[in-house]
Amino acid sequence: MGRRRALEYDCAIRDVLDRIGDAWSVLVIMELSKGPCRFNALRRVIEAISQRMLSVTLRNLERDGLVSRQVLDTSPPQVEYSLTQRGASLHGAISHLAHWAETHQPGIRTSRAAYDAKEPIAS
Amino acid sequence: MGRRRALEYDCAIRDVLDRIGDAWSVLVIMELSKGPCRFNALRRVIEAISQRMLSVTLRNLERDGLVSRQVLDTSPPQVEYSLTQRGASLHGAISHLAHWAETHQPGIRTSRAAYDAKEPIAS
DNA sequence: GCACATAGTTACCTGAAAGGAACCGCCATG
DNA sequence: CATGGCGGTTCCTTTCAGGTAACTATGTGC
Repeated sequence: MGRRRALEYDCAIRDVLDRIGDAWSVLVIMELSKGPCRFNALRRVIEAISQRMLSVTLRNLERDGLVSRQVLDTSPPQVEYSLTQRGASLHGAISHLAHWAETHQPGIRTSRAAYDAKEPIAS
Repeated sequence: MGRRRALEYDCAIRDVLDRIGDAWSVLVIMELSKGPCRFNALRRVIEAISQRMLSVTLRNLERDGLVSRQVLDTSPPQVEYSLTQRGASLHGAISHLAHWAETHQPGIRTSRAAYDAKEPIAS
């Protein structure tokens, strides 16, 4: 996200795009919107995510008050992540965008194909 | 955007986040939502953008059918960019998110400050 | 007492994207 | 005839998000 700091405009939407524009945050939010989940449980459902990136992503989301981290005093101690109210409301906003994406994806794919057809990948 | 190809999930929302999650697309869409604009006019209002990135951004948006590029037959020929209907509808969806961002930004900043205070930057 | 799970952290590496600057042809005005 | 605007492209360099892998510490079960 560092490259965005180069931009000197300070717009609220960039703040949120810097958070959810990355590869994993949306996935994690989507998953947690279904209910609380533990670290390794998340890893298993998201599959492709590395341990490090799940850790980093969760910490960033926690920092922004979008997810909360709760250590259960089971033995061995488990850690449960869940969306905060703010996180849930962000999930709502994302869903809105997701809906747009789904309805327009076919058209976008068509546009891309048409565009790429006009400009063949010159060798 | 290439790094996202590593992810094997193919979700509509990623498609749109790959487009608008970057540094400039949202800015350009925002600006064009006010009305058509020429290349160098865009450069001047966005200021921080480099010629190259404006070029790349516009081409990507055009590829997805979000903006249209129209060469005016003035002399010298000028090029006018404008939002397509699809682009305008994306602008609507983005505004929704922007609204969320604005209402929650203060809270997020507070959360960040609190979080960072707890974990001082260990030297 | 060895292996495995839970929940991470740390160090190192790489590929792709962003930045910078120069260059292009075209036109027009001084 | 050269300087500047227009609308880009090309090349080079740097940055950094994300991947891999190893390591941590605690606890449980075979």
